[in-house]
Amino acid sequence: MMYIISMKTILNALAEPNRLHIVELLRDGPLTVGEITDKLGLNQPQVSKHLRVLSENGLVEVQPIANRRYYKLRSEPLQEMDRWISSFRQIWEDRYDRLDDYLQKLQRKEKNPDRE
Amino acid sequence: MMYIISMKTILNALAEPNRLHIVELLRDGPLTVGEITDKLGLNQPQVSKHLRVLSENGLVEVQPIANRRYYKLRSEPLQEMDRWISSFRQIWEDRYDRLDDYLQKLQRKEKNPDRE
DNA sequence: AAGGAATATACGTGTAAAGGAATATTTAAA
DNA sequence: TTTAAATATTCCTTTACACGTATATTCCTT
Repeated sequence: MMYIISMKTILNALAEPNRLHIVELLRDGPLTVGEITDKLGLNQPQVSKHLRVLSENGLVEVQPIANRRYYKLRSEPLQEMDRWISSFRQIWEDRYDRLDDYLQKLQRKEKNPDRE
Repeated sequence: MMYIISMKTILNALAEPNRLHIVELLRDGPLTVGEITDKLGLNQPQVSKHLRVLSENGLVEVQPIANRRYYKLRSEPLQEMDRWISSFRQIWEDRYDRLDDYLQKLQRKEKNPDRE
């Protein structure tokens, strides 16, 4: 099974609050549908449906054991998210604030074109 | 203006593909509504509406200069995303695969309870 | 083989939200 | 002070999707 792990699909899967919650639960290890259902306080069908979406988007994978199905996180989308967010890391460092200064100066100039 | 920068609100804002695109455009610096409109190929009202959502969820901030409004990224939500994804970093290292092995072994045991 | 867990699917309903088009608002420019 | 550019807002329509309930499926247990 091949997944398209773009930021778009990842975000689409995680945007639903219950699905985000599921992913956070799975951070501590695989869980069965029943266990997730208990922890979330939802109906079982909704949980299965959310897990389906997470599965289709490559966020989780299943491991059937007897009657149960253990869902566990897949690492690829998490790594993809990490790469994506890394590409913004410069923003909370220096470069960006200088652009801010630039705009401030531009604003002063436009209000007082004579000055400077 | 105070924002609630939870993962929930961030994901909600970013889940819409055009908004994701806008954020990626702003990675290279502030842009006006008109510039974003051109680059996205959308109608201006939709862009304004998406920017409103991004703004309300604390993803961007505005800086009016003359007629234009420069939108720029805010660093807080990006840092929050970074923190969140960091809490999963263990997953793409060792620990998790051992749990996987454990389940595999469990499965073999259940199918052949006699065998060791 | 029958009954019962655990899980998945189907169907109907309600709601949130995205897009289009028109219009309002703000600020600059003439 | 009127006009034009840039942006925001409103209203309407449509679509996507989350939920609930019921039912199907799968696999174990006896």
